[in-house]
Amino acid sequence: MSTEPLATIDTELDEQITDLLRQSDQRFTKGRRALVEALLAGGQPMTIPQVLKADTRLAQSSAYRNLVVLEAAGVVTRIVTNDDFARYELAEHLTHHHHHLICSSCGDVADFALDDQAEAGLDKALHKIAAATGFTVEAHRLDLVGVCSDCD
Amino acid sequence: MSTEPLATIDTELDEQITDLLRQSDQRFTKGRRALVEALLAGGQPMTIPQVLKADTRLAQSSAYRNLVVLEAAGVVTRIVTNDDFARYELAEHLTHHHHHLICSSCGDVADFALDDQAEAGLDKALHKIAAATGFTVEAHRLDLVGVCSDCD
DNA sequence: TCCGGAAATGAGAATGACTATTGGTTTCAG
DNA sequence: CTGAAACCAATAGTCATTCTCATTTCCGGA
Repeated sequence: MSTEPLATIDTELDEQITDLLRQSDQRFTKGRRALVEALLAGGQPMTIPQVLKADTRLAQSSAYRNLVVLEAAGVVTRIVTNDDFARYELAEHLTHHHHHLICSSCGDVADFALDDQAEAGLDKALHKIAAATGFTVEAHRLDLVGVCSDCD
Repeated sequence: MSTEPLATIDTELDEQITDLLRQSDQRFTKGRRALVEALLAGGQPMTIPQVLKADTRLAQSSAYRNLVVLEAAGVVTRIVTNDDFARYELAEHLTHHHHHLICSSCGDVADFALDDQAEAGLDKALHKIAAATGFTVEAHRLDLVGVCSDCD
């Protein structure tokens, strides 16, 4: 576990992640750092095979286990689509609030953001729903399902 | 495959489903009808174990197979959450446009609808995104993730 | 009504993403 | 330096889902 990182984790991000992990009594180890670097370099939600291919130094078993740890600590988010693999990306509070474009043909996932006004309007409507249902809202998820330009 | 149905499929719905299936060269058989009845009676997205429990006459393998057929025909929708089972519900165009409340604790899924104004605003914003990305949009999906009142 | 082929069914086996276990190594506090 | 805790890699399960195939049901034509 050495040589070139795929992407650089700046000091602030490093501290945030270290802190999140510490709150779960976990360390920010090299293997976990390599996972975060791969996700950072990918720039979009990645399947585990993609992550392993991006950084061949990673062992499958450790990747699975460490992604579970990272998810529990709130560092990464697991995304389930209809295709066979789960995908992971950095958690929103380490990046920014966004949504997903999911290709129904190839399963690929890309990010997009709503403009502030639309996002605010959506938030307001959702709070109304939450209040009416006794549901404690943690997050909202908005996906656009369709066909990406590659598959068209 | 006989005795009491769990719910009644009215004539109009029956014709719509028969038609959708015919477009995929499939028949609306008893087993498939029983599945639709179970989903109708459930009134919310159901896992396959739930469906099998609701109607013990159904064989597991046939349930899986037929739900795939029904989904391909556009009769039901498959919903994937983070819990272990996929869930199915009647397709929107056989019921009405709605969204999902997903409990992050027990995995249960309930339906909700946005008021017309909020839905329209959302639609407009999404069309803008679609136009900007070359993505052909088929549908949008909005989920509220949180803790349901049972798990609280 | 009876037949024949095509499609659907059901029981069980196979698949494959994911998880747990094992056994050995590294890290870190004291 | 030492020992416990955490790590890693390999491998053997686990379990929802899918496949197989022998049997049954459906449906149009004679």
